[in-house]
Amino acid sequence: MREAARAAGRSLEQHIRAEIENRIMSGVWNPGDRVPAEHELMIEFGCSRMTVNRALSVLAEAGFVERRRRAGTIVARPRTHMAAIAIPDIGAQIAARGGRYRLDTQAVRRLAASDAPETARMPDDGALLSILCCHLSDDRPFAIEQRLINLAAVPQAADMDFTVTPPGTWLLAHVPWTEADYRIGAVSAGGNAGLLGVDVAAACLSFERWTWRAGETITYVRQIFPGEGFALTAG
Amino acid sequence: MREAARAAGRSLEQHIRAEIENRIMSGVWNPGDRVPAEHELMIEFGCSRMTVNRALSVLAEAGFVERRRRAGTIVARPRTHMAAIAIPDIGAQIAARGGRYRLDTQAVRRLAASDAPETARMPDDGALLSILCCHLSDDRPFAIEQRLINLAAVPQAADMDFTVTPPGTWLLAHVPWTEADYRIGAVSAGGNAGLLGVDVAAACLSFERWTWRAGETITYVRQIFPGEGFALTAG
DNA sequence: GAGTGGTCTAGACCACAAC
DNA sequence: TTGTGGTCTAGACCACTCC
Repeated sequence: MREAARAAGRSLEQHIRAEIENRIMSGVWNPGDRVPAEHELMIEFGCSRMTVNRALSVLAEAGFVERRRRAGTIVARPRTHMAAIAIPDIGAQIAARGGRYRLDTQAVRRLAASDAPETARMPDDGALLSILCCHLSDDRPFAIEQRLINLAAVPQAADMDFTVTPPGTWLLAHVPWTEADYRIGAVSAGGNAGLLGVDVAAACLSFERWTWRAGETITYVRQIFPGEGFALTAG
Repeated sequence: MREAARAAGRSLEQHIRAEIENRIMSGVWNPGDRVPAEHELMIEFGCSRMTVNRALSVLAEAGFVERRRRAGTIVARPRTHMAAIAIPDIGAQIAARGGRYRLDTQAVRRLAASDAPETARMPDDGALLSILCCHLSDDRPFAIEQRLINLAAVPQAADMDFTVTPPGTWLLAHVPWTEADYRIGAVSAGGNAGLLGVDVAAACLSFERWTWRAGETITYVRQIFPGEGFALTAG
């Protein structure tokens, strides 16, 4: 058993996990079915209990099985679909599509926090940096970005030239490991139609992100993508 | 050390993981910094190497650190934002918002696979079930759903009454543990304006999902949500 | 009370890559 | 050559919870 796993270039734990996942995904084991106890799988796979336990723990965390002491392990009933989306930097997105990226910054200005819209969830006082820019792919509008940066949390941002460096790219490199909330919706182009080069009524994807670190608000950003030619995908 | 962790109701491994995550998230350790070797952390936390190893392995999988034999463990440079979206059943979504769910099925018909649109990625031959329905919240349109079901993979679907049972709900219960691709975009209401009760030019969120199991196509679904009043959120 | 999973240990051997 | 992580073992004790 272990030899076969090794030959396939994966660890024994991965082998056990894949095997059980297969039995669930293929319908051999159905939701509600009992999964053999650890000591039984230990015999089936000829390994120690720790190894079986790790495999089952990972499957439980992924939502495939539910485990309860004494009651044992059962195949879970899926309740929702889960999708993990990776949201790359816009420049990287454009490069990945084979486009040539260009930044067109319309405005950079300081703002009192009290003047920020309520929906931005920025702090009550202090200074913010407000940036309006357009991301271009082969000189055609790809997305509009409206951004607020909390200067109390990121004072170095005041000295940056965001007509050259995209603010998102700079923030990712200089304020790493943040937490964030996302909101994805649909809106009409409206006042952004001119910059985006589309009709006022054109459907656009609105992407908002609120970012903080250690409890402190870092930035709020809203990006508007013309509906034709852009979509988020996930697996 | 362990006693403190236990008092907080978490395992020693979780304690170590949280501690290191804190040092990264708060900026004590920055991207590129060396993380102490396992045998050093073993001494700091007064535990065995296995426990430290599990904690670091989880952090590596989550993308917080990168580990290489001999070279050691370093704090990773985040490249993209990752967001996990939970996509619940529409009925559950409406109930969670305090609405009363109702299904309004417009059409259920059989279709030859060859007549399905290319974008649905359905099999080349065989029979499909095509369903057009509207999901209502408090009798107001919440979303339109266009669905194709591969009857070769899910023959029982032919006998279901999808004017009563929402097809998504039934499929989740009867064909559990599928794999899926997702696509989220923005479109104008267009021909769906009447059913949705919005203007033809209204911006709507388009949500598509292609589902398969064990290599076999199960279903394709496209849902259209009026842009005002609906958005996907993720953490 | 007994069977299940949750966690941890001390030690081992191996694989890899930097030196 | 050697320090690092990757993986596994055999055993232990504990915490649940069903009977």
